[in-house]
Amino acid sequence: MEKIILVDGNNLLFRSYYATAYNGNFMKNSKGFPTNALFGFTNMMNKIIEEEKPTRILVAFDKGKTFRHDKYDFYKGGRIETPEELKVQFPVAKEMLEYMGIRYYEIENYEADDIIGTFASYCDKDPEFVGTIISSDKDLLQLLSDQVDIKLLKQKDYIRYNPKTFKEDYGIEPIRMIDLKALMGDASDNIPGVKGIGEKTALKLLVEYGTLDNLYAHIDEIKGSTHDKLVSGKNDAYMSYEIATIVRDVPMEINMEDIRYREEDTEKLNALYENLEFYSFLKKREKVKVKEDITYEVVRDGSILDSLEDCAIYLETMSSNYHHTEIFGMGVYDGKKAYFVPYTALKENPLFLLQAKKSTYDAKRVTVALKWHGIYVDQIEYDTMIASYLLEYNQKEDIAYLANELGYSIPFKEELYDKKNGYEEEKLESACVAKAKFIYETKKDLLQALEKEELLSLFYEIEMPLSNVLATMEYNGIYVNKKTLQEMGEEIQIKIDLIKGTIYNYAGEEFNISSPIQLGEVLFEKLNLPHGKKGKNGYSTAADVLEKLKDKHPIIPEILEYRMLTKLYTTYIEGLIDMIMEDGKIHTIYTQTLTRTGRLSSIEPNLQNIPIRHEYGKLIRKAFVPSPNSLIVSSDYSQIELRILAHVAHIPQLIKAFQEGADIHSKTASDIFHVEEQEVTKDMRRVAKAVNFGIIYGISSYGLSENIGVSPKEAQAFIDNYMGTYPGVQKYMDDTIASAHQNGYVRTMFHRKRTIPELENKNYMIRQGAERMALNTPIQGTSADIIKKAMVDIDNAFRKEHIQSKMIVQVHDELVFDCLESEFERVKEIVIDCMEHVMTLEVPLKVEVEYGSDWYQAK
DNA sequence: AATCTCACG
DNA sequence: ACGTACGTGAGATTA
Repeated sequence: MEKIILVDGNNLLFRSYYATAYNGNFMKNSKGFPTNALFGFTNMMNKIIEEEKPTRILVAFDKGKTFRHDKYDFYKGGRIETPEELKVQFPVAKEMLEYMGIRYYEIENYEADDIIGTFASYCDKDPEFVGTIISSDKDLLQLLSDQVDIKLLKQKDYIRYNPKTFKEDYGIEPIRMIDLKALMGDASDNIPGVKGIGEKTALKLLVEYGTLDNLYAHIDEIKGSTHDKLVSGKNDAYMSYEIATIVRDVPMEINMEDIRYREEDTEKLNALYENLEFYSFLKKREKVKVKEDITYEVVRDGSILDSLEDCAIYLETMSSNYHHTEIFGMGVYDGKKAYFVPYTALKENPLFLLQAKKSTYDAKRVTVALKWHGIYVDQIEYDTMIASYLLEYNQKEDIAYLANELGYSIPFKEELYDKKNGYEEEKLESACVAKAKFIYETKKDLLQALEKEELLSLFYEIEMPLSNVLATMEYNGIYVNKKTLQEMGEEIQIKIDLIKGTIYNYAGEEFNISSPIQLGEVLFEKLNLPHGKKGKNGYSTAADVLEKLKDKHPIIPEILEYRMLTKLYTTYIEGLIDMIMEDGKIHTIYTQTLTRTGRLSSIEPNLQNIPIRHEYGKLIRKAFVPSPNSLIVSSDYSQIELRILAHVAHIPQLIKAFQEGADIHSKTASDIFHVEEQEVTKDMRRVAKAVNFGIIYGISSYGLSENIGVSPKEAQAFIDNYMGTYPGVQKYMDDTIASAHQNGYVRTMFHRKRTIPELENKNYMIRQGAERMALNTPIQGTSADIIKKAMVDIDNAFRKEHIQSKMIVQVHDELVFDCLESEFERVKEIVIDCMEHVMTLEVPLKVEVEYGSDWYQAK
């Protein structure tokens, strides 16, 4: 038996186009030719070849009706032209297929679907062949047979359907997909269907009556509004049936022989990739890249650089964690001349380049890595990584991604470091220099782009100085008492062993409790507990599912306990102990250029998710201790996100409540339940709190209902009530969404920008998600801006007053200090003052300070 | 390498 | 009718 692959080419190109296109702002090569659809397409084709290893493969395209507008350009507001930027990518895709050794085909007056349908029927007729169709179009499911299956592409991955799995999911035969479409229609395919009939109803009818014909033959048996809809929609239904039916006998001049997978023409393919600037595909092909030869001087004595005034530097570190890394050396470029400074030369002149203004890529890495080696840098005034982050460039840790996107041919990490042979010194040196040159040469353009986007002050006044503040925080680190953790670990071990026994006992067998699959089998098959929704790989055993089963079987609470304890042990006992360095401290790394909202993240280890919500886990914090004669001081913003909401949406009641220092959740409860504040019950407050959170997240009734355990209907009533009480919130949300749709992005109060391409996604669910992002980002992002600025201000104030206490941790709305006892009063004043007066809003910003002999006491 | 689960704001 | 809260990181299991 031979496997053939049938690819829906139009479908692939369209979906990769719309996945990445927004605002006319998408991937192009340096000549301005759009390449975004081709990029996804190339990726997908490579993946298909790799995963399926086909011997025969065909990519089908539409023709005649190729750009039938009604088929693809269906938007909620009406239809738009197929974008020119997409059209021009089609011929290139075909050219690429040719070089890849893959046959493509199109024929007048037929769609890609029909060509695929015809080849599928070849498979059905010839036991020699089995086919796999690749598309995201559910319409093609009608072609399923014993010989033909489908990889139905989803947003991230795919589902594989064969007739059996299809029937399990839909309850009907694959061929009835046509009848289904005839009834329910398909907006994206412009199939009307019967008005008022959706998937649920359509499926129910088909399960009962089998086919469309039979359904109408028994139309009298159907009662109610469904009956009326079916009767008045009969014409539409049969017309839809026609449209939905895929042709299976297209008169084609190609056959199975013509679609054999041939060898690729690597040379031509590479030339094309070069042209498109798809360097990541190129590199996989061991092709020598055209390399710019850079001449540079190897510096043995750092003092020759003392005359430089303005230069770019690139530091090559050997490990990704820069708290313990070897340093290879530094590339330097000042616009005229390039240098390479090997580690030994850096080490001999620890004060080199002191007076020059410097540009970097990842300033924090440079500063901290060098500091561990006793080498000092400052005066870094511009950083490419931060600039490109604010400008939302696709960027990774490896500068090569950004460089290649901006038209610089710079080798990727994988090209420089070979797993087997290590690296070649010379190559690495010249790459360092090339990177420095790239930093230097793109500075002007990126700054200009920042200015155009009104991001310059965010860049210069917040992110750049913050990078330096974070560098110091990371380098300072926090003391963690290993013994405290070890003792707690032993206690947890004992508890775990005990609980394990209990669980095995209830289960009647020993199994791996940490394996969701095995646990699912025990709970839902052996013990027959009511199973919730099943995911792709069986039943969910997540805590919220188990929580609902708590009273059904005594094994459940034990499993929850087990989960909690093993989490504590593996992540927070073992995990943290491993991260304690020789100085007795933990040194995290704050990722400054990762989150889409502007928050920081913390890695290796993550100090932003140390337990606090459960009393037992919170004990971990006892291990986090201050220096001698010092205290742990923690200051956190109270309700900062709700305050921001009250400000930006101008909600008089909320502003007043915050000014009066009220308990905001109780106030909300009193407002939405229409009772006096003294009469607010615990439960009312709990609901109000959930609603408040929901508002910040971009509320949906379903989400709220899941959270507080009521029906979506009741949740909707709470929301309606809330919006009625604070009409300004509704208006704010409407306005934000409208402007997000219009611009394609949202901004924070400090102008930080987040583009949300999903706002234009054809999938309703994804669009809804995008709108929630649009609602949440200005709030979460402004809060991030505020604390970042506060950190910079505190750092300046500490410097000015020669405070020795140190800022050591940031947890989104909280700052933690290692504070000398003698400085406590002053530190407290400075911190509160800086944090509360970062900016003036219509509501006061409130900060609460706590302190103690460890992080547990300070909370 | 992807998925599930769970820790935090 | 759809299938959901926003933003993260890490460890264990499984494919």
